[in-house]
Amino acid sequence: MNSRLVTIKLSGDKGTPVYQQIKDAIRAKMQSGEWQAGKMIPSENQLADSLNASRMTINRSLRELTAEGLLKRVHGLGTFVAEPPRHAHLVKLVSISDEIKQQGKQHSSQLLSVETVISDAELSERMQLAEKTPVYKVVLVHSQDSVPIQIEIRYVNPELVPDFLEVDFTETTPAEHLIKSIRPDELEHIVQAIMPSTFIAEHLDIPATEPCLKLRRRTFKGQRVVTAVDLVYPSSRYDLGARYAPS
Amino acid sequence: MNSRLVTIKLSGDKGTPVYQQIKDAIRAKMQSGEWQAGKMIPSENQLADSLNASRMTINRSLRELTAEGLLKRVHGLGTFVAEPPRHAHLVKLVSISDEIKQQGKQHSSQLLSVETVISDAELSERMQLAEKTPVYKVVLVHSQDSVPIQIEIRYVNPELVPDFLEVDFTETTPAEHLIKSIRPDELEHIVQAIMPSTFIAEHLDIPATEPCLKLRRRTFKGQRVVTAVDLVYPSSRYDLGARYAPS
DNA sequence: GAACTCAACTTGTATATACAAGTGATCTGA
DNA sequence: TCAGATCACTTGTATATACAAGTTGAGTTC
Repeated sequence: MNSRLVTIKLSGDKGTPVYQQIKDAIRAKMQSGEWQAGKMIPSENQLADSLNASRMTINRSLRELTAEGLLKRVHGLGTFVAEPPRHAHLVKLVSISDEIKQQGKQHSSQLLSVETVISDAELSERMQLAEKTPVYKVVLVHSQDSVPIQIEIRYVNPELVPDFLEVDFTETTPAEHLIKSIRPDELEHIVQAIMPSTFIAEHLDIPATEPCLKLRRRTFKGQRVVTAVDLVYPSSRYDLGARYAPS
Repeated sequence: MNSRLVTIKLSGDKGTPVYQQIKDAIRAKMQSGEWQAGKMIPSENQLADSLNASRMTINRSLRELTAEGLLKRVHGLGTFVAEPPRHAHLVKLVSISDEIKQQGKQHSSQLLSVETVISDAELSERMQLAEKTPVYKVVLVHSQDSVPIQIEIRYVNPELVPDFLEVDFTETTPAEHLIKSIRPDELEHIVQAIMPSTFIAEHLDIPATEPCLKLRRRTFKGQRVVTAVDLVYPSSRYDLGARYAPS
């Protein structure tokens, strides 16, 4: 009788559904590292017993987490923590911190610089601004469980986001702030394969011989460019991906 | 008494779950244009009655279709057909020959190999097939005005496309044939930056030091993989891009 | 007419129950 | 020893039932 109790605690939050609390609790287990990839988690019946929920409710939680790619279920065998599939959504407008947290990992970012630059010809073209006008620029490194995973080089239109430099980027990421404050209505991106510059290789902690993905993105409000950003990923650590129905 | 019967027909296919048949039937309604975007669809109770299924089963179908973005539900009001998201390019299922011709260039392709391979563990996983089953494989080089621009390494599910090897690939590309013969309803892709293998570098006529984009794509019909393909582009000659409205 | 109540719908969640079917270990018999 | 049956587990699906909660429109009252 090895029926050690399952040590899961629900938030008990009135107002959030039970199946959601269960999902959150399981995500937390994975995030904390207590449930590593490959581990078999308690069965539906065990969870139902120890959480005082019906098996159908447990089933819904596990089924949804499986659809989200966090769990893997084998008929007749059990439920296991999935290998994290390391890809980012190409299509959705999500901030990298959300994406990392979704996978049960820890996100952190380091602000490398904040400044106002005067646009040259190329940047003016890209931002659709007159030449030699001021543009805000920030550079950050994003890490997943302390491993650098993305460099963000972002330019922001000061006319549309005048308060941008006052944001505390230790609290929120630039992308989060921009999505929240300006609701962009159009999005453009281009993907390229590049060799990293020494600056990038250094901050991503990769050899200069390792290819990187560069996601060059612009978001628009009306016809005007809100922000233009280069997101550089080391290919060994992250892919970009998407799944959807074709038109 | 405006209780016109709901004219939905299930496949009745023993072996596929009822909730899945219902999802397929609803997708078909939308695909045929009978249920346009914005239309309110029958309520759970109406569907349950006319399909002889329990409301919980209907609920599961509708909930999953909502998660997939095909439906929109409003508490207390009803269920509606969602607006189709418009995305482009990276997102659309277009064959490279169309894309090249679109730009007013000349497309040509060279067939490097056609064969039947026996799936190993990795390929089986990717194709969602049992291990050590036969899979069709073709390799081509696509050129734009005689400059090689893409290598296509494609695997095809023989169960779903048994006639694949009989197609004349000097006439049509594999992608064209697959889009036309099987109308896939789901698409997944992952973008990576890679260094080319010597095989790839040779056929793309690039130095082995030039990074490439690898677009790894799978298309689905129902829940089954129709085809899995790697498309490798030399970064100096081609970018991938898209522009659309965020959700 | 305006405000309020209420009934009739909708979706959202939670439960108990049932059976099918896959997996792996153990037992059984030749 | 080996092959097969059986059992104890697992997930997968389907159902009936129940109540909560949001929305709308019809009816009532002032």
